[in-house]
Amino acid sequence: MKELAKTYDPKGMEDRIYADWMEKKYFHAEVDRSRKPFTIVMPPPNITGKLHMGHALDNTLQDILIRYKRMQGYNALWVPGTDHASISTEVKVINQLKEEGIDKNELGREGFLKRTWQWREEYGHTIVEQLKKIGSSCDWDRERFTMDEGCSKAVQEVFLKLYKKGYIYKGSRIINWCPVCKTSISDAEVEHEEQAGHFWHINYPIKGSDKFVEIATTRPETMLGDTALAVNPDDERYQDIIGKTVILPLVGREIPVIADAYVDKEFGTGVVKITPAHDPNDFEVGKRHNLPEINILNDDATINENGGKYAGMDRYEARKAIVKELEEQGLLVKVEDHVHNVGTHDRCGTTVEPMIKQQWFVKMEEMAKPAIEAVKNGDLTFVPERFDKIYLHWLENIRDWCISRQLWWGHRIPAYYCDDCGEIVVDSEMPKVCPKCGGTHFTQDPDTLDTWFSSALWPFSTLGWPEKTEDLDYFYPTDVLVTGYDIIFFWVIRMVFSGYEQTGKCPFHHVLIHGLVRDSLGRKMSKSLGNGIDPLEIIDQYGADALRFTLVTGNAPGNDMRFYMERVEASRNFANKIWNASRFIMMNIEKAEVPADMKPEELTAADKWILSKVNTLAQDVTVNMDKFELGIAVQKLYDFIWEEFCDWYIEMVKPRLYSEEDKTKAAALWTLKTVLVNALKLLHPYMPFITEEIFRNLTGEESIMISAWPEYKEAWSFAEEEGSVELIKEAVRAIRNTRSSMNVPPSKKAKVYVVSESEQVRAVFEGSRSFFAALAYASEVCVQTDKAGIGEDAVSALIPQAAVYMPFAELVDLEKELERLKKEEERLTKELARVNGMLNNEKFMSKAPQSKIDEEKEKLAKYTQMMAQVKEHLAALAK
RNA sequence: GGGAUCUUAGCUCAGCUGGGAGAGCAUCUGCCUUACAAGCAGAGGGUCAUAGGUUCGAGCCCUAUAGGUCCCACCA
Repeated sequence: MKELAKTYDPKGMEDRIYADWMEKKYFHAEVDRSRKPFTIVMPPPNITGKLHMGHALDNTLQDILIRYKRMQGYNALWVPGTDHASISTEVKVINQLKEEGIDKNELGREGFLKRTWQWREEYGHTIVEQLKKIGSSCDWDRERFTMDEGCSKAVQEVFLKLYKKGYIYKGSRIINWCPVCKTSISDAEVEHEEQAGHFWHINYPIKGSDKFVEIATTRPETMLGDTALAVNPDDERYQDIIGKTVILPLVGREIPVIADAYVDKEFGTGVVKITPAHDPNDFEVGKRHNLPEINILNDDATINENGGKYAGMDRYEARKAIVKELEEQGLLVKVEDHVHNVGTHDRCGTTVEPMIKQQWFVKMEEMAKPAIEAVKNGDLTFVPERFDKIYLHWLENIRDWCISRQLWWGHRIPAYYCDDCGEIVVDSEMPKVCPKCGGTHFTQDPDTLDTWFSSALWPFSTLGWPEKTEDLDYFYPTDVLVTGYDIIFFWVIRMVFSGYEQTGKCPFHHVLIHGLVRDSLGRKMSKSLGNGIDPLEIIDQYGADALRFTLVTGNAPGNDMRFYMERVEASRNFANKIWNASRFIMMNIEKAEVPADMKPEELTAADKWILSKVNTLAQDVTVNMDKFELGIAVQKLYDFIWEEFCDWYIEMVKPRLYSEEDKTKAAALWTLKTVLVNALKLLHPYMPFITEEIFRNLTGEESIMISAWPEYKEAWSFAEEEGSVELIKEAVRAIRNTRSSMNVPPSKKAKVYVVSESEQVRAVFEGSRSFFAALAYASEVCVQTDKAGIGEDAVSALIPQAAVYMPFAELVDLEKELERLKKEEERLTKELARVNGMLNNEKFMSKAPQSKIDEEKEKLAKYTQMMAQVKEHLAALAK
């Protein structure tokens, strides 16, 4: 056995241990039919990413689960990897090129892609290395990338299959367009934010009349694309204008007034300008009424040639110019302040412009069905459950998924157009001959797929799909998916329906959802606020164990948490506590022989007590972890290790260790070691490094991470000893309390009398005399049946089943003692009233479970006995 | 507009199937007791947002109200 360093210092130690784990291939898993698999796939971080607290939390949770299951004997596999993050990466590389004065188009598609692969080689592994720093025990031999060969093959396979099935189609639809990124984006990528804007009321002249129709709009520039006005068919105010023609101001186009139920009579003026090309609702209205669609915008959101003299202006410039001109023409009725929802691109914050474009879509209706069913029939569960509703609501209202992106970095759409006739051929490679016209020249669709298209396949593409691999057969479906609630729509849902569609199975059984890590003020950590805390700095300063512990403590699934230094310090202090306790134990073990095994009869009550405690702890922690209640489990570990083990048990055994002749010393050493080892194992998933370091030095065994998870043992259940030690603890607490209230310093020892008529109680105190004396600062402990030899001025300490006295007359403040006893009497009176109230309640007696009734009866006996003591003491004082 | 969630000690949060309110930090009082001052021993501090209801019993279940946060939604 090696000695531990004098102070806990995670620096160096953690890297050393991690390197050793890697070398020994502990994280690696292979198909092994003799064991049950347990699989997690890591949400692949973006190659553009730097480790932030969200990653740290997400990976800590996964690592806890995987280490736990591994110790339980499962063949645990955690598949890591990274995501190509099409748009983020493309923007990064474009910016890099910009610094060199190069435009992406100059480079051309191939040149750009070459450059991006280089970028990926250079920077794409940063995050992977950072994940190792927090102790992630994933199988790095299986690291994948969404654009590696296998994943790309899976993407192509899925595209072809869905196309053939008619689930992927190309169509001209109104989509969300980002004028800055110059690409279409899906509905999920649009963030709605409330913005203060205006409501412009504009008069449209009615043709052949001197009358006007007043409309209200928040985007006056879109009037350039108006092709109708609409009113509600039931609106009495406007019956006379339905079917009439109005002249579109500034443009002069004649457009009809139509009736459509979409129009809300109560809102605005009750008349809506219809711009089918730039508003999703208007698009629908336009379809219903066969209205022309006039696109007025270029891809960068400047006005195009359809905007006449406004062509070339930016959309907001045009808005100003149009409003000004309307005002000059007297057509602007009024301008109201108006708060409305504006769609923005979640990546760059640019206001999204709805536009009609040819894009590729995934038809969702059919594929959503099994995904909905999965949650309804319990094949898929969310932790916590409330996310069921969010998931179902999204799926039940799902719209077709726009998957084409006008980007270069990503999986290129495997669609080819015949140069001669334009026929679309979807195939794994460029076709030779056009099936329609026999043409031989083709051009591939320039678009790439939404990044999430490939990550949707992640749980099975990483295991070899579409090949029928052993891995896939054995490790799939995976067990748990751990992720934040912010990507349920983007990712979780898409994995579920993709899993069902491609593999016929739900890709995982449970989804453990966690919240956001916020700053100490509860704000989201963000680059712009500069309030992000770097996990690597925390690791450097306090260690990965402390960081991990902080991230799981005091948090329930799905809830956000606040991160602040005081909490990290508390975690580090806990690590330090374990370190020192272990050091103490090892120091003592060194000096003596520790038996390999112990018979129960060789153990003292204290030994049995702590053994029994760690035994139930193992049971409790296991139950909590199986329910994903990691925060609760870790709290129990903390309480047990710090309070029960360190503050009580270690203090209890000290007299035995320090005594030369104590015959139970070996038992104490054995118990110390056994309990510590079990506690370390239970804690290992949470704090892998410190537990490993201590475990190896303490036991000389190879590694804690491949040791067996502690299980509840009937042989370690000692109810009686638990009871007696708890009684002594109560006595110790009572004595300390009494001493403290009278300001007696610990150095002032006092004789302690324990008086009880119960032989059993006396035996308990006799049996634990050595540590009872030490913990109660007693110079001597006298256990007796009556008050013989105890002076009237002795101070009492109150416990059930016995009376405790300490004679230190010169220190006693009678007033204080009286006050203390009065307070105690008051408390007991209340307790007795409560217990009696329950026990005298017929309904309680008839309806409450017997165990509860018995419990209350016991309490009644206990309080009655204590009350008698108080009365006696008070009577004595009165003299 | 719909939905979710929160409101518990000065602060940040736990509280698992309803059965006498917990932790960390902060505060106060003693202690350098041979593992640990990153520590030890004690103490104070809560009408569990409000109002009803169900129940023998409610922080927990139900209803309503107030305030906060978040998500979804096409009101121009």
